[in-house]
Amino acid sequence: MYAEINATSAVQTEEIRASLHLGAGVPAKRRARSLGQTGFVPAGQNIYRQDDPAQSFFRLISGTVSTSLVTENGDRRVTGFLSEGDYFGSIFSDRYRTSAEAITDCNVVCYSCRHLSSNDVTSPAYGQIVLDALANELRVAEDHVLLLGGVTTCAKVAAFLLYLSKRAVQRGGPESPIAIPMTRYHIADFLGTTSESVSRCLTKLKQAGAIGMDAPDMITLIDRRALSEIPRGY
Amino acid sequence: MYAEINATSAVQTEEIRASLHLGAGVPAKRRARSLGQTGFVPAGQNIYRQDDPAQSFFRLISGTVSTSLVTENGDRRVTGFLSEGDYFGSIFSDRYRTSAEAITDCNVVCYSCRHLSSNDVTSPAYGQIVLDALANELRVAEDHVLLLGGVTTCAKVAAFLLYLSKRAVQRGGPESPIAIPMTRYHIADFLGTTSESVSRCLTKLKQAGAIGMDAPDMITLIDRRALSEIPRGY
DNA sequence: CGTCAGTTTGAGTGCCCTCAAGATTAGTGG
DNA sequence: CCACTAATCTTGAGGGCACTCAAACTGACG
Repeated sequence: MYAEINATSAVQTEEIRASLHLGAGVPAKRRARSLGQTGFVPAGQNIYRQDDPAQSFFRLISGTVSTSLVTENGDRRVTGFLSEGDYFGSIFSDRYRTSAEAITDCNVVCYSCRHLSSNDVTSPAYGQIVLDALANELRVAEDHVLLLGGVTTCAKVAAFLLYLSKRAVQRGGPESPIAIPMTRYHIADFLGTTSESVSRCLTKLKQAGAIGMDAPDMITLIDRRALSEIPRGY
Repeated sequence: MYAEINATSAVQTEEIRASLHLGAGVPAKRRARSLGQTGFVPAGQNIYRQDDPAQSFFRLISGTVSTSLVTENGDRRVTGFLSEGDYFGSIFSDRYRTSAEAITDCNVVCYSCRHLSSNDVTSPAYGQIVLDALANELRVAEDHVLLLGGVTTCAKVAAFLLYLSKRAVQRGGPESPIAIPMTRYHIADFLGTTSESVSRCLTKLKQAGAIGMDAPDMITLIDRRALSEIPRGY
């Protein structure tokens, strides 16, 4: 689906390399890349914060990252879960619109977004990365819209599980069982509900035989058809 | 009936070359017109339909367009309301993922997406349009996510009004009063609720003195602070 | 063994969806 | 000018789902 990370090392651009840096919170374990530098982020740490000046965008090599923002009312909204290969961070805006948190230990590639203000998309390699990143963010947002549009909470949760499964398959993994690295709170803030409701729906789906759940963070999809066709009054 | 705006005798390479002298300083609208052809769509007509082969993408010159899709369950979901300057249509996919309907009389610019391999990003003028279009779609989706994430229906409706006002200001219009060209059904399908609930919330906001509503399609924002800080049990 | 974060389950209430009917507006034709 | 129609908007009544508050349970960790 996406080019291998190492594939970008073919093109070298001194100017871009010179402007590279790693955001606050990324430790010193760095290796130079042609268009980006890698960094390690331990679980629970923020990669960048909402409203911080945006200087970089990132690509996830391994692990899971959540992006979220705090509304004026004070409640958190998770805007996306990112996994291997996904781009995140601010590409156009001069400030990060969300906060990015490492849910698990993560390895990331960091790109400078300094050139984007000058509309410089003439560098083939760099322009391709920008396009990929934009298209990636668009896909994340569209997926989110579809999940949020579900009528009942159980329909949202079921659609979320199918979504995670689909993403896992795209990464070359099995469609089931699926790992759930994020907490119920993350899921609730992502789907616009509460952690209790998420838990209740999972229990209901388990009792109905649609899913199996040996551990809270490991779910087996048993009846995919049932998950995609949850009626109104479930 | 639907009107595919096939003024698209395809954007020829000649045209692209001829427009290369247009620098980044040229207003986007001007650049856009140099690469596409204009068309008129009367209110109520479809511009394209979901799942149709995608041949064009569009930029709205005047009027309001809604994009929507029909889910497997059979209910409609409005994915966005577009106004002057907005891009819509499929840029990468080979089929339209949504349907586009003219809510009011519209004038649009039509671009061929035949040339949209990522290599064309190296053409400054055309590449800039593609980037603008992508960024535009991303912004539409992100705005939608924020609106859908609201907890109560009234909070969603209030946020929707603020959103319309913000969009109007961006187009150079007044922040209030705001025209509501779309129906309550459109709004409901956009916010994931029902037309009755939308109507009820508007009435409640009016009685609370937060908004004024002389006509159903013309709303005055009176207390913006109240609109952005609607408590849970409103 | 105690602490703590996360998860699950329970009880009660309120918001919102459903169904229904009335009100308003615009368009049409007598 | 008025009746008629159709579409949209508004308002009302009732019931179910989900949120809130609360407590018990689990597992990790020192």
